[in-house]
Amino acid sequence: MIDLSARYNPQETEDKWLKVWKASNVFHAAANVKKKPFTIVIPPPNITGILHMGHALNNILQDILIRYKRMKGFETLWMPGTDHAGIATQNVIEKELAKEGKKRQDLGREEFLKRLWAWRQEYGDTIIHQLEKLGSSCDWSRTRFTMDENYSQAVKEVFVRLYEKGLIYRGERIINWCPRCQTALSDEEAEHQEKNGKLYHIRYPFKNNPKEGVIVATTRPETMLGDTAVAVNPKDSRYIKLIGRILVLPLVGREIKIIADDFVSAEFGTGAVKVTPAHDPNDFVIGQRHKLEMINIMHPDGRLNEQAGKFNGLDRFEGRKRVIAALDMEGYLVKTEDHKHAVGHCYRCDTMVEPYLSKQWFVKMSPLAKPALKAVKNGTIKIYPEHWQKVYTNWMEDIRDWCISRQIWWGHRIPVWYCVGDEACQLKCKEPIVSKTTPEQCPHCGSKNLRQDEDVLDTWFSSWLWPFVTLGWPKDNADLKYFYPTHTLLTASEIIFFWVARMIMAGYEFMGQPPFSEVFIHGTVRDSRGRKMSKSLGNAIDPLEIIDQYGADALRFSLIINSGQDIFISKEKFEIGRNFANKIWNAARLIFTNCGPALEAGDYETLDVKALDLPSRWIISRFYETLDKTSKAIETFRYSEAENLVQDFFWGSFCDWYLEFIKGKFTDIHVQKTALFILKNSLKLLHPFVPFVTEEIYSKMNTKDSCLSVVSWPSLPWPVSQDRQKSLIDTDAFEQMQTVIDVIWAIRNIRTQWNVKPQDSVDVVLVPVNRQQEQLLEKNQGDIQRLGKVKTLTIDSKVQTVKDAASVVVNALKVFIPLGVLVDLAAEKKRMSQEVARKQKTMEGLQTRLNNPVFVDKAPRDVISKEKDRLSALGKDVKELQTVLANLS
RNA sequence: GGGCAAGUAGCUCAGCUUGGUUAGAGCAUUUGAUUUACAUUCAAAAGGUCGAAGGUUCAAGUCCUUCCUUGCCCACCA
Repeated sequence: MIDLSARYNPQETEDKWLKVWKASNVFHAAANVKKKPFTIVIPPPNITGILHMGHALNNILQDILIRYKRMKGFETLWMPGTDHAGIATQNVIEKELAKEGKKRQDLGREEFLKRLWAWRQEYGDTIIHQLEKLGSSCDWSRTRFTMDENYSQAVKEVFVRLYEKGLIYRGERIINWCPRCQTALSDEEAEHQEKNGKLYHIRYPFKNNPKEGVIVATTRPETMLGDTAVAVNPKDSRYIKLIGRILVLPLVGREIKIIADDFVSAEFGTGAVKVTPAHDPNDFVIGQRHKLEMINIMHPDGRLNEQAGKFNGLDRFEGRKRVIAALDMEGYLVKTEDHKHAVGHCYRCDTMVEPYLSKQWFVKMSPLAKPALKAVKNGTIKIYPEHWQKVYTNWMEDIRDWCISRQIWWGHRIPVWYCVGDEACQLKCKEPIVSKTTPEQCPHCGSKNLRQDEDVLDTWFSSWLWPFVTLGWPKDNADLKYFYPTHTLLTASEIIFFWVARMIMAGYEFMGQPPFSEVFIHGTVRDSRGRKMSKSLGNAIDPLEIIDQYGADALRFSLIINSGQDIFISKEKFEIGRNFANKIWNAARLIFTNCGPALEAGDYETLDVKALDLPSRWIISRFYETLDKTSKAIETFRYSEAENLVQDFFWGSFCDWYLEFIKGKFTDIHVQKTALFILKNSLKLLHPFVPFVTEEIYSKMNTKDSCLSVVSWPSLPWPVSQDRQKSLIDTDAFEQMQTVIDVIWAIRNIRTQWNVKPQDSVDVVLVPVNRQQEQLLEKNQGDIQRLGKVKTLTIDSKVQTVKDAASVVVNALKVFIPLGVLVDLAAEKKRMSQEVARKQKTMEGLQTRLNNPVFVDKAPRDVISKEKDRLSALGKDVKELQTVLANLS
């Protein structure tokens, strides 16, 4: 006899199964030609990460899919791992150092990196353990890291290949510079935020007429210190005659020319633009067109430099204030206006980014984008929900080169060396040496005095290789052949450009194949007020706390069933999953305590369909119906719908109706077998959603399976054979059962209406409309009696009316409950009249429609006949109701 | 400035692809129930002019147009 506690205890169960899964290595995947592969690569969380709801959502979705596919018989690989997250991780360590009053430069590169690796050793897998607690069925034996040895090899390989193809180049450009992190960022890493700023109008005087001048407008007045021209539109009549004249830059005294450039729009501001080629991307381009001098006025840390004259050494924001004050004092500041504009911010530290001139490495993107764009456009790679396709293609079509060098230490060092050489050969050796291995000597002059590029690569320059490097690339091995291309990628919208798009490009470039065939973009987890969950807002719900309090299954189930486009969640919502897990537990408890003989015999795999009663045939049909719909929902990423389906089936049909029907009939071995059959198959169906509680119950079901995680998904009967289809999916059973349920519902309804005490029984008279219905009711008489708390149940088709009874008509079937004094006849009359009136109104509408010749002429036949059926059914009901009403006295 | 998405019950969402029953579910609410698998439970009730206005159609929550509101993404008008 199996004894279960009255409440499901998640903690115990989860610990147990995490150990079992690990010990038996059930999630390990290996190339297996007998099976089809199904591969997912995890979006690798940062090693600095601690599990938040976003991770939880992402990984639960992946786990549902991978568990489903595993049960469907695929050789499933879910590849786990972490990302070194260059800037983010370096920032963490730098903060630690700061507490000791040190900077990374105090330690030196080597020591600093040692410290980083030590940190990685100690804390880098925290997130991995947290992902395990969710129940994630990754192949943990394969856990990868973006700075593993082979990963470094791959990154170098990629760099060298792209360089040799001419797709990587070094150049001096205006890039996004974070003065706090002191590194270049890519365009994607600079997040634009709308800010209320000022637009300053400044007069630049003519050299030969200092009283007059040209007024320019700027949002960053301090950059005027680096101005080398003023530009106007060549067609702007106000300025045409001024082109070529010389101005004197206020505060600085530099003479600058008025130039004409099409970029300038006459409409904005004053129509004249100050040109600062070293501090603005547009000005840089103008500067190149007009061969202007580029004057850098800023230190890498954001302080103004010696080029700023008396402002030298001031922080950029302080410098701005002082420049404005000085301009104002000397009479050059004409006016100041409020101005809204978008300013870039560092995505890692939120510092305002500075457009900054520096020498960086870039990847030329448009050749890489071509096949990646095509793949999505022609459906080779599908992106769901579909509207994200457009976001992807828009970005791809307008792709810009990717700045990949970072002036930090944590990351893949750029595999480029420069010859420091001897004096004589300096000219020849300007070409950088790009190599997968550390070169011994300069190929040009033979000098052994080489210096490696100080910079490291953008984190995403390694992440974009994730789907194939984790499988062993650049080595061509069996895993890579078998598991690549992977199948589904599940991720959040934030990293479509950073990661998804670039992976597709890398897949085509280095593997000649797409990295995956479908991408599902899921929503963002928000709090109940719609705000993004974040530590700084203090609205974050810690998934680990939820696991402690409600269990991992509860976290999983609740999060997913609440998922729409975005997910709005508050703590109470997790009760949904906890309650459901407990419901499953208790259903099992009931079945185990009552189905001992069949359970011990282990004999409930197949059922003798002919021996089954209506509720059994019905629940089996409901199961297969649910199975079909749920499978389809999972495969089309409708996860919350899938959970609704299984919950509705298990709770709403199996527990609320079936188990209630069979109470008291457990002596029947067929009933025992059916209950066990449905329970067992339900556990399979539920397993991807709530793996722990289902494993635990399944383990008590006397099967030979080592664990539920690896058993087969229940199969649909209908492709097997027509016979089985007929017997298992019984559409008649749906209809018949509905009638029985309706009768019980009607009885319960009347009981509540007339305040019959729950402990009191009532008498009921049922008047069936035909012989079939009569038989149906007779067969299920016992159930109706028990569930409706009926003392005497009379089934008699000849009864016209019953005295002092409340009554309901369901599909022409009359239900009478003689309640004697309990019934207020007047009130009952009123209630029934209202019912008649309501039905008659619907009938009128139908009648009008059916009388409309245009409708009859144009509407499809089946619609018309359906409407006719409805009308006649209503007509019957009304007729019956009226008979009852007439006899009510 | 451009684009995308959403607006259905107090709340969170489904239904819209392919127009055709009385627009559904969960939570919350109200009423009642606890010797009986589960009060993390059960039974029942109440709650919606489907953001607004037009249009197409025999028929619109569903299709079209415009507008309003909210959220998100992109963007070098200084």
